[in-house]
Amino acid sequence: MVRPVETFLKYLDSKHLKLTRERKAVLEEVFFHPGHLEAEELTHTLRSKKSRVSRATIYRTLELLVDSGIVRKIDLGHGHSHYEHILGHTHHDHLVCLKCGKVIEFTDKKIERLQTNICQKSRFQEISHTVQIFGYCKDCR
Amino acid sequence: MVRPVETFLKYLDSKHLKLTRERKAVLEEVFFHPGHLEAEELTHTLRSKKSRVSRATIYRTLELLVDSGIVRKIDLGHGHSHYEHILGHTHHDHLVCLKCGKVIEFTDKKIERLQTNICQKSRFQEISHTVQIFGYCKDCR
DNA sequence: GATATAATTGAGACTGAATCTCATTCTCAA
DNA sequence: TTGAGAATGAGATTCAGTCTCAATTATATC
Repeated sequence: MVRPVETFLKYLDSKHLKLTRERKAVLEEVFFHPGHLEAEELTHTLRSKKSRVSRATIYRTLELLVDSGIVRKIDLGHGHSHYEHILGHTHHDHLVCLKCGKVIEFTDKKIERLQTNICQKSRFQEISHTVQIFGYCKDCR
Repeated sequence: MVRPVETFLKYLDSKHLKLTRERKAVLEEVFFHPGHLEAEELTHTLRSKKSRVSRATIYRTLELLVDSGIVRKIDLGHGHSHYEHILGHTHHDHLVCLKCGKVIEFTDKKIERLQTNICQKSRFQEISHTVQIFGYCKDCR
């Protein structure tokens, strides 16, 4: 059982930061949103609900969530960032359809292992990686 | 022997476009620049040489170069695009140092093959892919 | 509960990359 | 040489994301 709020609280405490109404609203929205969301989308969703949170705070909170390992910032080739929650999810990468925009997740342990090998060869300390494959999904090809 | 100008000309012809002084200047600069360059950098380099080309034209030309397969647009996590010439180069991906910004290229046929498998499984038609590994290089770790 | 202090927020200004507009200039085929 | 379409450049515009700063809020302590 994963507890995003607890995880976030622990992170905030370690940095002497506070869990505010706004941060909690962002966290909940991100965590219960399936898939990949955009910051701008988030401002609208939250506004339509009871809790409006300013754009500045949304960006600031997303950064905290990324930092705390709850959320991952990804680039799907749209010229702006997307975010997905990763706490309790296994690592995956993406197939991105250039026509309909659909995003298919995949996991491949072998690729991960080969990447680790490559880093070792260059004495490179991996922090994160992204594998994006762009093309056309089975419905759009 | 690779002939970028010829390749570009062929592409332009096929689209009923013209090889102008400005387009040629951009192509040459990109092609003879080693590694990964930024659009803004390009405006400065070209200005300092004899041939000044407007920002608009530089962006427009880079798009044509990408389209014609001479150049690849890549995201090195800097919040803006980089470009590298790929004509006559074997495909590669990148290790990006988060501290010094160094970019190390690598090629791995096995990873490529595994990616092809993944696409087949989802009946996904691959057009391009990017693999970026972020971390610290041997001098910065 | 009151208070102090440091953290937090929001509005809106700002930045920087990239795109768009449109009047002017250029290219090239006829 | 000329005309039509293509191309260019200056500057306006867009858009994501960041910054500023005055006003507000959370939490620890009294």
